Amino acid sequence: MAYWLFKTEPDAFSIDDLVQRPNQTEPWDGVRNYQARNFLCDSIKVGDLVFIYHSSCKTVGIAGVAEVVKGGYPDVSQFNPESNYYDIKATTDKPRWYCVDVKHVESFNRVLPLCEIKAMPNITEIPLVTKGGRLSVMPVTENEWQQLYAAAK
DNA sequence: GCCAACGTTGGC
DNA sequence: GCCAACGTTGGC
Repeated sequence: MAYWLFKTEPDAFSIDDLVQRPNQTEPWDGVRNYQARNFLCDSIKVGDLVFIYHSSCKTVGIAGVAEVVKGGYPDVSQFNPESNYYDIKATTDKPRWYCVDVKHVESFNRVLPLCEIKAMPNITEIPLVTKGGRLSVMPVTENEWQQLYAAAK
C-alpha cells in the first residue's frame, strides 16, 4: 500500500464534486505530464490512498482523502477530438496517457493550507515543496502521510 | 493578473 | 543530444 497526492483545481473538480459522483467515484483523467503518467500506469495500485489537493484557488492545500479503486488504464479523453485533453499522437494501440479511478474516503473539516505544510519541519521531500510545486501526481512517504494527516485533523 | 519555475518542442 | 524558445503551471 502506498500513498500519493493528486492535484485538482476545485473550480473544475473539487473534493465536493467527488462526493457528488455516483458511488463517490471518478476517473482521474486529464493528466498530461510524463512523470505523473508513469506513476499512474506503473506504480499506483488499487487500495492506495491519495490526498486530494486543491490548487489555484482561494484556499490552496490538502482537502481530504480518496482511495484508488481501479488501477492504471488508458485515459479515454486522449482519443476524443472534442476533449480538451485530446492528443492527436495517441492511438488505442499505443495510448500515451493513463488514469486511475478514485473513490472518496474523507473530507477534512478544513483544508490543510500549503503555507502550513511548508512550515512543517519534517516535510521536506515531497515534490509539492521541492519541485516548485509543478508535479500534479506525486508520491507521499508513509511518514509524511501520517504527519500531514495528523496536521489536517 | 503577475511572474518565476518548470516541462516540452524542435532546429541544428 | 544540446539547448534556446516557447507554453504552462500555480502561488501569491
